[in-house]
Amino acid sequence: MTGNVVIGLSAVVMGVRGGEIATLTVRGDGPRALPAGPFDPDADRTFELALRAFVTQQTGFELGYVEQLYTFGDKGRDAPLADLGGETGPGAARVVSVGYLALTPTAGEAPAIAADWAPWSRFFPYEDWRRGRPPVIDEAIVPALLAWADSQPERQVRVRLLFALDGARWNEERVLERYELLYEAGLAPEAERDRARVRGESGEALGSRLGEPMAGDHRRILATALGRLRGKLKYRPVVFELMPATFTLSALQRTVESVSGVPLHKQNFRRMIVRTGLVEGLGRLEPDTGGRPAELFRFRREGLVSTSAPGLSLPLA
Amino acid sequence: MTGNVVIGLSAVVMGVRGGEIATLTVRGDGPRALPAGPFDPDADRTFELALRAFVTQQTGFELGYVEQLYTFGDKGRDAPLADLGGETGPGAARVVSVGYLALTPTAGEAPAIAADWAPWSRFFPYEDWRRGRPPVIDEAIVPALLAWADSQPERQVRVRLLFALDGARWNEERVLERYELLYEAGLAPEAERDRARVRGESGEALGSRLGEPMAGDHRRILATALGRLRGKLKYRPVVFELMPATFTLSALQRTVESVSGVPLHKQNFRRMIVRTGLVEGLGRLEPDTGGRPAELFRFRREGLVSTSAPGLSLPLA
DNA sequence: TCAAAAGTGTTATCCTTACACCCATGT
DNA sequence: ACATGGGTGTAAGGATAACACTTTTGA
Repeated sequence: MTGNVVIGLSAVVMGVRGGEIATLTVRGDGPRALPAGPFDPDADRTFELALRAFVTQQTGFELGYVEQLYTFGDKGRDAPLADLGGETGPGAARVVSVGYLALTPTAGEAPAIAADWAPWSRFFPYEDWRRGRPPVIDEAIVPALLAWADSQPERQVRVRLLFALDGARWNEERVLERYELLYEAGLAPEAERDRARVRGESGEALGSRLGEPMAGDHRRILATALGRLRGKLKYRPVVFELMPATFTLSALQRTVESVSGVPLHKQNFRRMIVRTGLVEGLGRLEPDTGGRPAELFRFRREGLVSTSAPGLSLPLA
Repeated sequence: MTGNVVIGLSAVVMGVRGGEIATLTVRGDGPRALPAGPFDPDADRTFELALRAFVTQQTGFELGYVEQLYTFGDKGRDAPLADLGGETGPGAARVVSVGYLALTPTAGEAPAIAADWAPWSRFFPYEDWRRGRPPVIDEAIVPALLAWADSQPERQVRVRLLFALDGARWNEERVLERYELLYEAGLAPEAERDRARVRGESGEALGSRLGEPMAGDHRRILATALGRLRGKLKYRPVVFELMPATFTLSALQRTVESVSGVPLHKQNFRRMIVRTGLVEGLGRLEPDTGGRPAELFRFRREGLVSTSAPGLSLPLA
């Protein structure tokens, strides 16, 4: 007879709060966690319905756009429901976690019940290149990773590629690979916890500068979500799921920049947006800009049926 | 106490056989099935390891490139292991299926054990646009779907968009959405089976022209795989996972066409390939072309580290 | 000699990128 | 007046798509 399996559902709920993209987290005794809950095979008809129900229950939020991310089943990577499923010893239920990405345009407004919004940069500070290459990369991450790589060429190549050394371009989509590299190298506090032994120096000392840890494998799920969203931006008009009904083009640009973590070229961004026809000017103006009032736009949802519904390109500054 | 969950793993193994892309299927009493097996929470450390093991065991094949596709958990959609997990009545284990995509360059050569290769066009004949718009679409699919859509605008829009009516462009990536539309409309034999009741006329009569059904939800997983692969071609150099060590540019083009199901422009395809630098001419010639001998090329795996590893565009003929 | 497939050249067009500049408001 | 952010024009370079054309083999 085979052992038992428990399926845990976790949601990365993203929304804009004060111009910054943030993710919904719940706070307990330990580190922050994503909204998560068990899947009940008797009661729940689909994963997505179960997810929507418990996110609303835990955080007071109604989800809009929802997309499945990945199913994590590795033994030894602390699963998000480990605390719900009992002890992690032999004979305990195996926890498989299905991660979801959800987008909501209402982030700023409604107050969450037992949750609050945390910008993703808290968990991945090195992923924010909007004001140039983050110093922490060359001051802390790269030296530690190269020490770990020792003189193994395969490891060195990964470090150079993922952290844009020697002229390699920063690829903002590879969030998960970077996190996994840090995890493998023991630079994520989660790695030590999962191995249930202390590594000492580097991990603990650097911990905070490399991003706040999360419960279970939640930071891994968050990395998956951020990478997926950064990629999807470029070929599907998903940004608009994060925007209010009307918005200025600058607000749209700030949202895209906040998600992708790179600075964009203002003029070309505008041109690109209007050329796609995804957006419609309303003639009305938004006065509180600090300068000249900006025109308000809305997303042309209908327009998508006729076109091939493309995404956005990222015209780098 | 909650009910039990069983996790089933299914693999869509794709390879080129005689110039056509095909998928590995196993034959039993009923309809064809994908290689599939249960996940043992006690013995299996990761999904991927378990998958590689039982695919080799069932089909004699070693997998190369492997990627997780999606996890299906809907109640009522016949799960692939329903026959392994006992009856589908109340109290039976809930089956959740995790689908994987695997690519192999050795499709043509090694003989499979209890499996054989089937071109995907058997299961999705309307997805092959290489010789123009398939007649079955306008002769059978569209009339049946519009009848089903009745006069519901939302359904009509889906039909028109997905099957390229009224000037909408055929989007070859949306394989899953098209299959799901046919399923919803009762035009896939699987839909009747899942409802355990007979629909009569349309479904049965059209069945074969709209593609051979598969066991469980395997055709859904295959549709997911084909759509994912068609999309991935455009932004990652995955075609080369399907090619032998050396190949001609025509063979490469035929493979891309076979996967994406659309005809490509020969001259521009060649130019695009060489421009990316993904490929290196060997100076040697392949004589058996039927015409002028063609130069042999190889994939520059090394080249990927320096570049941003792009995919291919699809220059339509 | 002809069919079949490989391979080259050229051009119009579109998109991207970059640069320079003007406009409308608040202080 | 001037700082701040909104918004427009234009031109170079590269990629795409479409065209016509030459080359090398086997039958």
